Amino acid sequence: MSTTDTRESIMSVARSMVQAHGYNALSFRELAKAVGVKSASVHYHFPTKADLAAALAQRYTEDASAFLEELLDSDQGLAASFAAYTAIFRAALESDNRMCLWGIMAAEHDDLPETVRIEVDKFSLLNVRWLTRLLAREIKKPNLVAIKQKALAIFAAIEGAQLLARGRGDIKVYDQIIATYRASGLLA
Amino acid sequence: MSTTDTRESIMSVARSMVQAHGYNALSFRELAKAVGVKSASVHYHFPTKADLAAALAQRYTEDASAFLEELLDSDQGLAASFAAYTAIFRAALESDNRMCLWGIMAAEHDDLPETVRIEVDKFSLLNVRWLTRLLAREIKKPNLVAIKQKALAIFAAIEGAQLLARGRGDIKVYDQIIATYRASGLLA
DNA sequence: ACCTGAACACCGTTCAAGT
DNA sequence: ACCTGAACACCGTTCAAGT
Repeated sequence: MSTTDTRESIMSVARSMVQAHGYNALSFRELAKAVGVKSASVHYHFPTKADLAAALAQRYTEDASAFLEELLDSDQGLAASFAAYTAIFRAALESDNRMCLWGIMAAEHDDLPETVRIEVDKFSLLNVRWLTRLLAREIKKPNLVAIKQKALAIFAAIEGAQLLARGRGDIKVYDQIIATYRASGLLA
Repeated sequence: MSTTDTRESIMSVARSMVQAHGYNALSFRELAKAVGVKSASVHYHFPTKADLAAALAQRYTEDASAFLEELLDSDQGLAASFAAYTAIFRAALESDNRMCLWGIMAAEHDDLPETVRIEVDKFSLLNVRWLTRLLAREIKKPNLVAIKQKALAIFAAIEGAQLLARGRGDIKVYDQIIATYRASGLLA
């Protein structure tokens, strides 16, 4: 197995573990066992747990950015765009009741090493910026302050929906909450 | 210092620590040091970390229940009741950027010992039930299914607002998001 | 270049021993 | 009844040693 493969295996398995259990609960020994190396080898590729987590968060934001950019380019209507957007967070729950990497690490926010916190924060900034662009596109004379606040509220509400649905272990709870947001006018 | 005092000290300090760092990050040794005993003494009062966390969650739900019951009895209007309700979650942020005990432990939900998870779940059930009663009171012929879904959405949205505001380390973010919920019709 | 065994100070937990 | 020191198997991390 080449270096790149091992490194990629570590990132892939670690990402899945963090989305299930968070940063604190991530164990280098368990991770190493799942990958098939010794924990000291993980340290060879990522000197500290902070280095690994920061790399995970950075990659996660990059992937999200690419996906969202394409979604905006496809130039669908607002309703279809919201549906595609909320489906991303639904997909995490479908994957063994996992969470968005941001959602689970946001709860640990004050414990995260600074390098990790910085990368995690970039994900929420990206999402709010993207939602702002999506909302602004629909309006002739957009009030950017009000739109940015709405974008912030939408992101917060969706993360909250994921948190609650995960706690209940029931993806229908997520769907119901999103539907209620739509009916109340938050997602519109 | 009597037994009760030590036990209460442990619970009080632990609650504060969990609201800041979550279940996984809670250390019996750190907790013991803050209380002024040895970690083995903490185990005398709470045999395992799960026992302590379950007791914390139970107490937290009891306290919330008493407060919410009084709020409902005071029979204020919907707007005032929502204001008082959202202020509870704001207060946690005011206290050194802490979180609602449910919010931070919900992120760790799948890692929690079962006895803890059961107590944590009771908190969300209590809140959704309370919000359902609040909403139903205002309507002559309430559609209970729709109202319960709205209650679920409100709780999720508020927890999400707290999560995001905490990440930003800015309580104004919480206020703005709540205001946006109100403007969109979710909190009404 | 990549991996590992052994050591370090931490952790929750247990238990015999103290008062 | 309440507390503690010492031990256990864990943890992230380091580092000299292997290929």
